[in-house]
Amino acid sequence: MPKKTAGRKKIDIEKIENHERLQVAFSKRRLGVFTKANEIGTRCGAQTAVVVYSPAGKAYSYGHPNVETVLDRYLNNAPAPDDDAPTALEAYRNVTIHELNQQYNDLRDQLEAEVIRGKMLKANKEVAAFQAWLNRPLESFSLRDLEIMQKAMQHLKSNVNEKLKELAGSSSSFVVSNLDESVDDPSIPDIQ
Amino acid sequence: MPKKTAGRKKIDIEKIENHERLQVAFSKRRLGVFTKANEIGTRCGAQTAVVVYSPAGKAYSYGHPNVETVLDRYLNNAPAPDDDAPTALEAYRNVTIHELNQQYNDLRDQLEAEVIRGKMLKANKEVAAFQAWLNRPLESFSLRDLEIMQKAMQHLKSNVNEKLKELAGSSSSFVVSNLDESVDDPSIPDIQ
DNA sequence: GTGTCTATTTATAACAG
DNA sequence: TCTGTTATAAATAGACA
Repeated sequence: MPKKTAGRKKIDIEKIENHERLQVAFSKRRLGVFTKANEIGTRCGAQTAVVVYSPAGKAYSYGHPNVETVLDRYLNNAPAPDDDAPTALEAYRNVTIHELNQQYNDLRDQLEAEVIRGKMLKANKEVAAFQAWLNRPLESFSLRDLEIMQKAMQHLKSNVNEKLKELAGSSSSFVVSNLDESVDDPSIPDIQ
Repeated sequence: MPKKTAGRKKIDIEKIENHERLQVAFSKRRLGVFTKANEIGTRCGAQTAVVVYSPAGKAYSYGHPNVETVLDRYLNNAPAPDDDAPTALEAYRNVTIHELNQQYNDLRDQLEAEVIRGKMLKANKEVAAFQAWLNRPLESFSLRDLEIMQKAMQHLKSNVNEKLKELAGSSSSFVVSNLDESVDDPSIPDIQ
């Protein structure tokens, strides 16, 4: 019996140039992705959101239980995907506004010391630049946000402390007392 | 020759109850979905964004070319294909990542210019540290992160300004030129 | 949590209508 | 453009490491 079709062929995952083929492949694979998203959703109880743009620019989306719920969750919390999210969030559950304020105050004091010593003289422009950049409205906080803030603050603090340590030779009184020796890696876990 | 394994079995797409099995299945299928998203991306030139939450609440995401770009496009431009408008995300409609990106780039350029001119002197280390932190690929920031950083630094700003104001009497050169007179309430919204 | 090994089920490239 | 067929490439359930 003669073969009716050539059947599936092995392909490399590279851009399809032929427009017709691409259209067909896109349509089928779009369903394929959505199917997979649905399966991991129902089978594993996972929330999923998938957004796909066709080359023509048309948007398709699928979500379990629905796109908006998942994206809202993602955008509001935005935990790093490959991070140890549950534990990381757990760790920051007790980070209060007061702790942040404390860190902030420490930082401010350090900056004050710098200013008093006239070391901020040339930095005014940069600070102004930051001010301009930062001078925008904001809404609310999430746990993750606090985490990031805290890390940023810690990094700032560590650098300032470093700076102060250098200066310690002339006047040790400037070194911050509660200096945290084991400052975290300032880098934030990458997304994806 | 005896069969080494039972091989794949047909399954119904329904919730896995056994925790261990679920964990394994989730891990595998997660990669499967991402692979499919990648394939339709490269092969069909389609932009894709996938967000998956594990049952434990851990977030994983994949995007082609990257998650933020696609989600931004989706949230800002495209209404949901089948569903009604994502009212829950209404708030994000007016914030584009491009805006933040622009600001980020402007800031970075300014800081770089300063460095090149040798104007970043000793006392400017804090700013440099922050610059380093900021001067990472934008993908590693979430939209939310940028917003938050901005808020965080507003507190810094206000206090630095305060400090500079105090010093203004003795030496006006310390006062930042574009000092914002109406500094925001520095209190941070409470968590929980 | 990941990696490996199979047997098997699924997904899909090339066609065809 | 969309849908269906078929031969074959890929994904993966289950068991184990």
